[in-house]
Amino acid sequence: MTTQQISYFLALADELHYWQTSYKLNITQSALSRQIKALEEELNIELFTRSSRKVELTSAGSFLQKQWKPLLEKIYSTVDYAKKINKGEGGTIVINHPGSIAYDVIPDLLTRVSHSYPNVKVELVQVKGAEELELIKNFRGDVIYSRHLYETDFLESKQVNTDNLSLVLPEKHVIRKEADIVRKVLQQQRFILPNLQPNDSYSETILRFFKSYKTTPEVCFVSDFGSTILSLVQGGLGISIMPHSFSHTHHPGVRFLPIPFSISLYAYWRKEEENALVRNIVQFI
Amino acid sequence: MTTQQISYFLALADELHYWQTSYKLNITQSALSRQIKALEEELNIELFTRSSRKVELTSAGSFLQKQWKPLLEKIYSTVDYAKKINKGEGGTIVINHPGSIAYDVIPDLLTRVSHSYPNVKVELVQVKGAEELELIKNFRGDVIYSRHLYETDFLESKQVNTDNLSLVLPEKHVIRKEADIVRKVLQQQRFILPNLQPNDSYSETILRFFKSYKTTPEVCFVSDFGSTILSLVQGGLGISIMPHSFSHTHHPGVRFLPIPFSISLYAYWRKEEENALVRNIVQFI
DNA sequence: TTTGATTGATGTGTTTTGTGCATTAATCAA
DNA sequence: TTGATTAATGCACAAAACACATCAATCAAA
Repeated sequence: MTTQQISYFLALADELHYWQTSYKLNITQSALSRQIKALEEELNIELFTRSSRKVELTSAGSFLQKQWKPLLEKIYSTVDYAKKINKGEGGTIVINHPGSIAYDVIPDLLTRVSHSYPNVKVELVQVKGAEELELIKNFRGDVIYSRHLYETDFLESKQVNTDNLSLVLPEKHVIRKEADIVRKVLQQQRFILPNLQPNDSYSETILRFFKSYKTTPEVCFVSDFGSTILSLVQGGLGISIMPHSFSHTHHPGVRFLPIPFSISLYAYWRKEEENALVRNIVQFI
Repeated sequence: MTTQQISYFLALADELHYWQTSYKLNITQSALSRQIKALEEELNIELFTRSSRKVELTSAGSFLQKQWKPLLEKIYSTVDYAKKINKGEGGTIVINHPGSIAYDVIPDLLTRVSHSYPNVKVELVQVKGAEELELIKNFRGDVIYSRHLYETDFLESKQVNTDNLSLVLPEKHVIRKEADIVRKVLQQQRFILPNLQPNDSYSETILRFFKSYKTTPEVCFVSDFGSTILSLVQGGLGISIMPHSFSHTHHPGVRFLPIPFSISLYAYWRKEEENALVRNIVQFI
């Protein structure tokens, strides 16, 4: 059983067509046909039922398709990570973070990293929700900053900071101070907010704010990119809610008015990390 | 990359000795040496540092050893399970259960199973704690009876029953009725109990019983086998606490005195089970 | 220092396996 | 009935894997 055979199998299980699959895999139909047959014979399992016109997965084949797809991905990702370990300190580390900390926490960290490890390449990615956990589980990411509090047994974590939320307003907006924030005024506003998702602490905190005024926001634009939101607010297209730390960007024509809601930021990394570089960089968090 | 190469690698990573490893794998030292080298070249990772006298894992090699061991095991276990699915209804299903239900729940289930599926082979196993979950995750077990309440997203569950605990006493023991159970008497007793483990509901319930009398048991014998415990109690070597359903065994010379503590029994099986036989048998639970 | 034993690497020839090309047999649609 | 499509297969060749034998490096004992 080879990883090649497994990926051939997965490809055919997707396409259910020998010629088409073999074309995509850059091999001949004959080679594919034989490899599948070899796999079936080695495992002593019928994977496909095939007539000269139709290819279908057997139930055992369908089971293996579902099981092997993530397994093969995991094998490859461990290999990639082992390569990184093998190369040593000149390697790359992958940091996932919410856009909102791109202006303070991340530059801070990167400054320290590049000072101590000038040759290290840092890759920044922004995924969210369940995908962040997949990222660090599959060794595709090394450090994760998240607003969400995870309780797992394979990660170590540290609370990095707690940040106030602020209303983000155009310079000349009618809301001037906290006392101006009342139900009636909020209901007249149009909001530019990030994608609000269930089970996401950040989203939930924002919703708690509106709930405290017994209202729901009228959302006119949705964006997950801080700078986009700031520009839209500046253009008078609506108001927003963002972590107060965004005010450090000094975006012109925009005011930040703190509200009594705050969100925490956590950093996560793998327990018993094998990559010495990652272990060292975690020290800087 | 072949599964064979991976298992060669894992074997060598354990032994750190080419000749010894090749002997265990029933191949020549030359074949092993070349396969490892081929793997290293394909992945472009140094797995071992070797002189003509010493073999050692590199840090990348050590990482892959830890990662690949469970992955390879999972690949094999999925294959085994696919074979079962492939064979269909004449297959085997594996049921894990605590010994305490061997006298009522299990025979009940087996009667119904063998009536409807006379050709099905049922394998009964008894593991406990975290191993139960591994069993069903790796497709090495199909149905699990457990006293423990698991909250997972890949299992379905059903509460099967709730069973009273009983003090198990020799026929002529001084404790005759519930009112006789007092702190002073309990402290004089020697107990025969199963292995009490943290995070195990059954153990915790037993400990709650003693706590309610502000005492801790003096344990003289430890056994996880119900019939052993019963015989020891009968022999006057101590008293015990067991699920009341054990009284159905009608072990002579032993009395069961119910106490107001109960434990629930849950059955678990995989969500979206692929094996039709298992799906059918779950109906009987 | 010398010698012998041990260990991993490697050269060689043979066997096994994988692949492409061409062809065949089965099926479907016109 | 005919032509097109599709998976299987015979064949030849190339690549890979293997056992055997040998080599070079290392270590321990004499």
